Amino acid sequence: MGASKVDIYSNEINEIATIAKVFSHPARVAILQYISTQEACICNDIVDEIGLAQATISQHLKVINDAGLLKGTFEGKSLCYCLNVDRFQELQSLFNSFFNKTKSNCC
Amino acid sequence: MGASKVDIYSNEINEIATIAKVFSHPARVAILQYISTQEACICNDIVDEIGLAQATISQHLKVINDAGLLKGTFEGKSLCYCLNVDRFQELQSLFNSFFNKTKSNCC
DNA sequence: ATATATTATCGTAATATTGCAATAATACAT
DNA sequence: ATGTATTATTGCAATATTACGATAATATAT
Repeated sequence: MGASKVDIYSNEINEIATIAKVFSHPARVAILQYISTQEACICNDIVDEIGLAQATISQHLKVINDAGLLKGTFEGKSLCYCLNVDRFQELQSLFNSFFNKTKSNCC
Repeated sequence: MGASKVDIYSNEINEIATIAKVFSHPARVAILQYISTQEACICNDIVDEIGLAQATISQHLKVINDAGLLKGTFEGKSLCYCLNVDRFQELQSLFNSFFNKTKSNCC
């Protein structure tokens, strides 16, 4: 096969896995980190910053966006790829909930 | 292609991605969660608990183990797959560091 | 309207992941 | 030693992911 059997797990478990998948590629981690450090939130600079083709960056941005982590604003003239900090915080909380719950008891 | 360009990223970024990959499959999330709830840390029950073949579970366990998250003990007669809580805590901390650093400033 | 710059999408190739059956390896009994 | 139970490994097949070039779509100028 090759397809994950998503239907045999609980929603909570699938949610954690889906969140983790966003961060499971270094390009996406790098993009998120880079976006956060840019005050001006410049766009195509991501392509220059990271050594990947524009099409590839765009693909990764789509994954990040599908997770609700982008907040594009068009204030003034500059197109802006922003980190949706609220959503980012939400994912962190979900992850921490899983970790805290899981590490409770064993051996 | 299809291979991730690991060499163009910092160690820190690759580390986050590697950690996230462990949690990016629901079977592994389910295994970790299940292990943590079992006081007796039973082994092959994971196969019964989750609806996957033994070979598949073994593969996922290998990924989890490679991340340092398993701590097998053989106290008495019962083989035991335990969660390495210390390592688990360590991964949580690394993840939180990334999140906290990243969400600092933007727009 | 035409050019320029930026981003998204499509098509394609290469590699990775997931899953299982079959089989090997290991441990623990009798 | 032989059988039984448990886990790991091997060898596939199917699907997913990653990456890029080419091209379309969109916006912003001149």
